[in-house]
Amino acid sequence: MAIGSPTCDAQAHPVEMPGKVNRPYHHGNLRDTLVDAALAAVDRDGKVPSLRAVAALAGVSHNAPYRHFGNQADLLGHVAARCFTGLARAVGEATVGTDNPVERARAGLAAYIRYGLEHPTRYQLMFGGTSPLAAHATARDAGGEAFELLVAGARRFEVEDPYAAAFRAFVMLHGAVDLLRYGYYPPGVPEDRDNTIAQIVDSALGVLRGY
Amino acid sequence: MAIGSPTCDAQAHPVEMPGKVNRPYHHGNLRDTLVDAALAAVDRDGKVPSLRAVAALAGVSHNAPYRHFGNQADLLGHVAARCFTGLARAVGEATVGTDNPVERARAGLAAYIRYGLEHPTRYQLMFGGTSPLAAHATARDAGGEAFELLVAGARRFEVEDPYAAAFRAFVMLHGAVDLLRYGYYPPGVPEDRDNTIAQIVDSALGVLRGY
DNA sequence: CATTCAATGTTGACGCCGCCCACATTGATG
DNA sequence: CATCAATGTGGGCGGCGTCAACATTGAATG
Repeated sequence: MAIGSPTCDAQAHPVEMPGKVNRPYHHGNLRDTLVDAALAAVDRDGKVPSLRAVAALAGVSHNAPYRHFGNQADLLGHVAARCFTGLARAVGEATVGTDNPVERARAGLAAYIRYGLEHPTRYQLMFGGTSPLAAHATARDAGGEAFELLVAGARRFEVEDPYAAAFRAFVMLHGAVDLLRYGYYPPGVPEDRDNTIAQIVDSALGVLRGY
Repeated sequence: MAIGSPTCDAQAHPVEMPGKVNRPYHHGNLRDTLVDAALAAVDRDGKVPSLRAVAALAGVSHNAPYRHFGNQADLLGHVAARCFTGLARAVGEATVGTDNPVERARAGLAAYIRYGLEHPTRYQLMFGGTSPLAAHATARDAGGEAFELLVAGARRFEVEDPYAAAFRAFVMLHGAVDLLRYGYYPPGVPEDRDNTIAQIVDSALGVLRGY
């Protein structure tokens, strides 16, 4: 089931039946519907959606979102929070299946980069432009949970400061996603994406283990 | 000398003298003036300027820039190119004074992060949002020159593939700037900026030397 | 059951934006 | 001097985020 799938009776209402009670004035669950619509727009159009576009996609007027969110950044922050949760899940799922700390870490690090490259617009929402992580509480909480997975990985290597080591690995992962999703590759080298990613994962693993 | 300092006779034209030939219809050097104005706006306002704001700052109508640049991204790409040149100069200047490869590299890596944090909006222009590096030829060339400094550093350590090693170090530096400029710091650790940067420089140095 | 009211949705407007068009002005070129 | 391409101007279009005023509703209250 796609994340953007409506959990409310979205298609029960918009139908127009002359003489009947079609499309009640009140939506019922507009808040969640707007976040769903925004995330769907992100994935479909590959760019950060405008507030008006999200409202139109949800079938409401361009001002309805202001009854549920303070402004555009607020709405997008909630979308970003969902993306962080999705990222954490992807990383978590990649690390099951083995108890070998090195293999676990490698799988998790690679999953992070993969998620970022498979969902570049989501990633931009999480870290780009207005930077919800720094400003939006909900997004920050969700991002913190994802970060804890890295810290847990660092702990298995008994490094001196797991938080610092995890942060440096995070720095490497973020830099990789942010550059690769725009198509930057080492010049003078064929654009061997998988090989480049594998090397970066190795470097990040070294950083996570404390060099 | 700051990059944004006008090299043209910017202040000779806009002055108004009643009865005299004040403000000729044709500007004379509007192209450079617009780039100057845009960079000045970037540094002054801390955000990517609108095309109309740049035009107003240069004292021309909101449509004049279209005679010299295809669109807003084109103008900003030329601004980004200047920023890349400034970055390369900052890194280059930091690496003079010693022949010790390790110290040279450390100084250059630290200078990169420092430039990014001291000019966060310039950095956003270089790598954020529309990503001029990927789309704009002038910016790409200037960015390539900066990257070559990293490759030269990698060569001093006789690594197997200097380009790949330089790229991985670049990934680390970029991630550091992009996260730190928004105020992300390892949780559970006091926000010791200098220490965090020093650790990241150490990690990047290790990556540059081939782990 | 009738009233009231806060929650929620709508319409309209303002100012800013990027960009396109038609027109005005200029300096160089024949 | 006539011409013309280059360059700057004003006006306009559609879209944007946001605010203000009004409309509709369901639920609480008497």
